[in-house]
Amino acid sequence: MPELPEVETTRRGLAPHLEGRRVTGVVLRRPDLRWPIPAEVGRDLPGRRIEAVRRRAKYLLLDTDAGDSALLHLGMSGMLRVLPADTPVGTHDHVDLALDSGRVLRFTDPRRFGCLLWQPAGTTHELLQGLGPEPLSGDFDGDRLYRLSRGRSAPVKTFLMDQRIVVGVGNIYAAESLFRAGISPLRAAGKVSRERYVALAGAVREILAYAITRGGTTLRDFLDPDGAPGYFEQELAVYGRGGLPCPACGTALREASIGQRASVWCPRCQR
DNA sequence: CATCGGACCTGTTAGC
DNA sequence: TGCTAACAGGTCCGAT
Repeated sequence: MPELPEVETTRRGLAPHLEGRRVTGVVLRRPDLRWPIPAEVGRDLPGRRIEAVRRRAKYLLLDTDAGDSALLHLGMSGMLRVLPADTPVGTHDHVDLALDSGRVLRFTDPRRFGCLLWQPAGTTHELLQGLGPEPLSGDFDGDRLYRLSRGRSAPVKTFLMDQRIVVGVGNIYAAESLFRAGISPLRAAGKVSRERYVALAGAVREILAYAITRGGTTLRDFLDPDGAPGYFEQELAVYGRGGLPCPACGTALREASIGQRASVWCPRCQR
């Protein structure tokens, strides 16, 4: 489900419900997510006040008044919603954080590829180290892509989805960005010119920023914390449209697996 | 180091 | 209609 726009949509939906609220209790129904939920979540979080809800890459951080943070990743199927405390619990509702507002923050994740971890005060969690720049920040540009790609033989799509290069770009937005920039996803990263990487960086930035304004992409089940779907799906140019006509030139869109991920592109517009 | 394949887990959909 | 296989928005890990 979640790439940067969906995680950012989640963050924006959560913030007004969480910031300034105190956690009054934690219910762990299934601690065996991608990694076990550490004891601190159940032991230390109750009583803390949440000061900020932040996003780094596809991770969310709930910063507390003690300086520590709960660190969340939604994996492929994770969802966070703020619900009335008496909302019936479903099969995949793994964690509740009860709030002093009387509501609960509920973490739901059928596939359990997501995680809920703990970042002690004054530390940066290991998973957050080594990440590339935020694509919507000034640290990300075509020159960086050009420099880091020299000598690389992997497909440019795989390169773009590497979170050490730039964060937040997953399978949907990689496909859309490459289409907008006119670059074939199969091209070796090391053989894309500086000029074309400048176009790609611009495309990534524009598409992610726009997708956020649409509330992200809902393919099957993404909902923001208030239960609303995203509307960017209606504007996808290539993702999920293999065999259909290219929106720019009408050529049938090609579909193939690249780096184990389904990929779609226009063989005429993208070289 | 870079790259590739496999693994994690469940639900939905395509195909026979 | 029913069963089975393939596939899904992510990313870590080990082998090469």
